[in-house]
Amino acid sequence: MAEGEGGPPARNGATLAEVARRVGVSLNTVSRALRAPQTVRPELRRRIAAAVEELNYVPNRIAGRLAGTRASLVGVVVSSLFHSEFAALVEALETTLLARDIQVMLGHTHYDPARELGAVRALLGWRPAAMALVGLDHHPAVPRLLAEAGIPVVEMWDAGGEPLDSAVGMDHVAIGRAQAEHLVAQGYRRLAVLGSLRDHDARAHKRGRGVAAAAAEAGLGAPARATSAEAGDPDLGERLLDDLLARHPDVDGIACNSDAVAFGVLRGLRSRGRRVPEAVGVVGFGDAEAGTCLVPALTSVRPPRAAIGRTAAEIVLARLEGAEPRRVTLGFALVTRASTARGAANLMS
Amino acid sequence: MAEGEGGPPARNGATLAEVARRVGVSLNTVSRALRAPQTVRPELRRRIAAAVEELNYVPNRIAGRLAGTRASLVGVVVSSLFHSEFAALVEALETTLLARDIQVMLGHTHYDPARELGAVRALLGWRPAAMALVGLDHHPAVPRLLAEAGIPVVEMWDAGGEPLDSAVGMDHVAIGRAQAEHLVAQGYRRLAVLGSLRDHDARAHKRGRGVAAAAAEAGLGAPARATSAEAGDPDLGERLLDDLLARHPDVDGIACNSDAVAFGVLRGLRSRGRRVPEAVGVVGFGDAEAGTCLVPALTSVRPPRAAIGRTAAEIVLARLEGAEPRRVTLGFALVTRASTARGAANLMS
DNA sequence: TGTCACAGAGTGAGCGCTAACGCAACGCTC
DNA sequence: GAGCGTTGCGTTAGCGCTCACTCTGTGACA
Repeated sequence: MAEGEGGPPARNGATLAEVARRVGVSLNTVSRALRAPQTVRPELRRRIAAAVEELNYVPNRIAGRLAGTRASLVGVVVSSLFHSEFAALVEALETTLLARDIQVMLGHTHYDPARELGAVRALLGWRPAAMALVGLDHHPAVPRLLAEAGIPVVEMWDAGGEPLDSAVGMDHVAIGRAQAEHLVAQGYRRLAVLGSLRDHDARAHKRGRGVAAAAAEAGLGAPARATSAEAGDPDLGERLLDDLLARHPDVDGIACNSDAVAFGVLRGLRSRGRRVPEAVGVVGFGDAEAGTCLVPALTSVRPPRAAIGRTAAEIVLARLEGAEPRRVTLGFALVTRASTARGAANLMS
Repeated sequence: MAEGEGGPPARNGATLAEVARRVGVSLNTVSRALRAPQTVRPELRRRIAAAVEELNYVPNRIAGRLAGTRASLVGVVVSSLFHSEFAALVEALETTLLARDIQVMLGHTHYDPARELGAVRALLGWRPAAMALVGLDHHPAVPRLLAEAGIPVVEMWDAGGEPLDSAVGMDHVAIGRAQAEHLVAQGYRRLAVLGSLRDHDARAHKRGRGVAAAAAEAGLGAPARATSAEAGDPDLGERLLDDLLARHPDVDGIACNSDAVAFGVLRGLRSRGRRVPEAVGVVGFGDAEAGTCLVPALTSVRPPRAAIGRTAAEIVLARLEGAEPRRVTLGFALVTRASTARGAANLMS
């Protein structure tokens, strides 16, 4: 298959010119037949389609993009797909855009501003028609680069701040409030906020502020905190719980930054003999499906992942057609389950 | 920002020509300074770098790819990122390739052969230097399209079959055997295979065959089965368990196709009063981190997700440099936990 | 029959870059 | 100091397509 030493083995496929020659029309007629079929006589159109089929012609989008002005590519930057926080979002975004024949090109920040800059720069090299990023907080050089590119930008997941252009996401302060208010309503009084703060995660900070605000309004003391810059997984959750209990042994309501961390908290509380929900209530964020299988099942906040991805795609499409920037705040659901059901411990969602 | 009705708002950034004009050299000297710095005098190189910086020049990879023959793009097709089965794989693949300045372009099949064909076609339109796909089983038109493109192809996840070109993955029959042998070693005798078979998942079939083979070798009857074409999640797991117990009430060892399904099985067994691991043993596939937080913790098979992604990237790079196709089988780990620890129910991993 | 509109097809000029080639200026050998 | 390779840069010809424009033929209408 390799046709030379170190050379690219690819023999490029058929070109528009070859299709045109076969049909006996000009190159441009074939191009039109593919892009705007109604401008070509039906009979000719059929012959062109047959030749395309026969030659296995796949239009070269690289050449198309270089020559044309039409949108065909959107860059998407997420922190990571690993903890599936954004996988559903990306999938919805990609599906919606692909239906309009726009490809998504993905970049990861790996929770590192320097790598975010690298990802943005790499994506801009492909001259995307628009960019979609997770979060409102970026490497300082990113806004300038995006402005320079002069393309629509949609920031996703967080709707609580000033976007560069458009944004779609949730009110993370409201999420924190909802977590805390639910804990308070269930009779928990000594609240704590616990979780991973990778990415200097501004969203997590906002949720923490929401918890604090709700606690203050309920006449409670400031929530205790246990955070870490490590990745949010169950083991971290258990370590943070240790840390928390060492400093605040009487904590009874724990709001977690993520379900992965909450899972570890539940495991830790169990192995330490603290009963959930009787002695301690735990609420997560993310509504991972495994949460329904824990004992007790985890109360959590369900973010509208797919809706955020879909809406981001719609904003991109609208912006490309000249619409004004938009800011969309989507709602979330607090799914109550046994981990906060004090006095009704056998309640299942 | 939008400069016309329906027009593309993007004002393209600086070009090589503008940088060249500013420095007072030819266009191609700038190109060389960026691609092969050692061929340009250091002082000139510095002046060019300064101009690049000043103008915020980002090389146009579209034009570069059209003009040059160098690899710069690899297409990757996965079933879905949603259940994070492949998210870690994609992330590792992308990271390894990006380090060599090769972008990854992603396509989803959504467990639908027709959409796989669509994704492959869409990606080939971008003239990738190589393609990486999940699985060995494709839409019938896909192999022809890929052959026509004449580029290296790496099939991932499954190493048990004839790849189109190269492959890296696991031996899924061996995984099934390992699941079954472990169950048998723990004293379970009436085995069952349970899970989702979306995508007509050939890998899951192979694991099922492995379970059956190991059962036969241990002198046991053929495993009972409960499968569905729905998405594999805990609710499906619970429904399949119902189905299974209705037909085979005495099943005592369940090998699941995925951890998500296994989670539901554990939940279902609990609500039906079947004790795990005393009465029934359960083993999953995937080793989702939440498995350690269940009661009992789930025994599972840990696939080398990141290693598969990395290796796929390395094969791609080697193939692009003229190396021969490769077939790599990576190992897996059976992580034993309480859900199969008969007689040692309080064993934690 | 003239002419005007319009659908349908062709022409030509690039998009921004890479790569093969060309050519001057330099240092080296004999 | 003629011959020769080397270094360093410029020139030129595309890559495969899109888009603005031009041209040709058809039919409606006066």
